[in-house]
Amino acid sequence: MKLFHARGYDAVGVAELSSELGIKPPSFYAAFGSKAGLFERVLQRYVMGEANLFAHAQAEGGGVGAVLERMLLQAARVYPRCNGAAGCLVIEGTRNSTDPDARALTASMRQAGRTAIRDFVAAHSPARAEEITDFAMVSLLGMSAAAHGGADEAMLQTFAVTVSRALRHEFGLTDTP
Amino acid sequence: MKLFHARGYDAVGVAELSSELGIKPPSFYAAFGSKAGLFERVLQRYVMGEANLFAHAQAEGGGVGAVLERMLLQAARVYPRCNGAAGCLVIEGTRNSTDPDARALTASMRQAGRTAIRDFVAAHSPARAEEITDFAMVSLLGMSAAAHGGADEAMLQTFAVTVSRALRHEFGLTDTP
DNA sequence: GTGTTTATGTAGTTGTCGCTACATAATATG
DNA sequence: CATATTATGTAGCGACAACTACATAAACAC
Repeated sequence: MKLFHARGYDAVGVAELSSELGIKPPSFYAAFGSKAGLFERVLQRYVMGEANLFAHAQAEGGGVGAVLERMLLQAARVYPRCNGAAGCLVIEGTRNSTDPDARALTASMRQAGRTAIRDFVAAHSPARAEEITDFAMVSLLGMSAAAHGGADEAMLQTFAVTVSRALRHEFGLTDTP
Repeated sequence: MKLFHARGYDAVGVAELSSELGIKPPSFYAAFGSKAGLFERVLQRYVMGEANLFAHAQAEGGGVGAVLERMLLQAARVYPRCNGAAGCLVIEGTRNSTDPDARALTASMRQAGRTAIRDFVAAHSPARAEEITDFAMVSLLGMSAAAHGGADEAMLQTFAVTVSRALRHEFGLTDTP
């Protein structure tokens, strides 16, 4: 996970992955089937933890405004310091990758994340759910890219706070359900 | 430029570049020196055109609010339809690339772009110039990433308009110098 | 036309990629 | 202890990467 997160799917070879795991390539393939197979398991583990921003933010309850703000603030906390890497593994892991399987894996996870946010937003603000979701998603993409480029937590937090205020102001979001 | 823009620096080989130019690899190296040499020329050409968002926006005059809004709106126009590719070549071209030279090229161009924006902002709003610049840059990063993932102009425009309003509202920006 | 320079194509260099055939070592079963 | 099964390491597969030595072809001055 650390290697994929830091350098992306294509830039990490099976030889390096095997050596990091303390095994040899044949054992690697016996265990994971393929490089994409390990990547899939890595992604599943990744979204089980605190990196699943929306799930964590939603679990604490509140209205659309509060949940989305909590999601963005968590991104500001998590993105700059993930195992020496930075940004979201699902967003950055297969950028410019040549492997269609790996791309499809992350694409479907991004789609699932977006759908979860939109369904939650639509339950409270059905009229402008797509707009609100797009706004939050593009903001997250920007924060992930900025973190990948070396942005620190303070800067991302400022951005998250400002975006959250804009979300409330522009779309009339409330903090209570 | 089209190939680099669509798939990123690493994913495009010299054989493909040569074939697209109608020449063979030896002629390619005689003309450009290396793959990175062509990429550098491609980048220089890229920032000469409408892709240099801030330069274009600044040239039309106005205050910080008007210029930054024009920059974001131009991004919404340009990012989704660049030669079949999408997003900003300087931002997306070397994502997860393994070539240090190519990465350094785009990194220095991003740095130069950021400095240009910050100097302009600082001339009008010195107190919060860094904050304002960061906010605009992260928004641009998000729009580029979204466009790279298939977002259309309408969605990006909505985002740009909302971000521009937030910029004015949060930082008290004016449209006249 | 002759000789010289420049450009091009053929073919191949080295290196790394994901992946695997095969033989050996370790483990479990009778 | 002998046998059957699983796991591991050695070594190398074919494909492709950036890049180039070399011979041939084109363009030029005279």
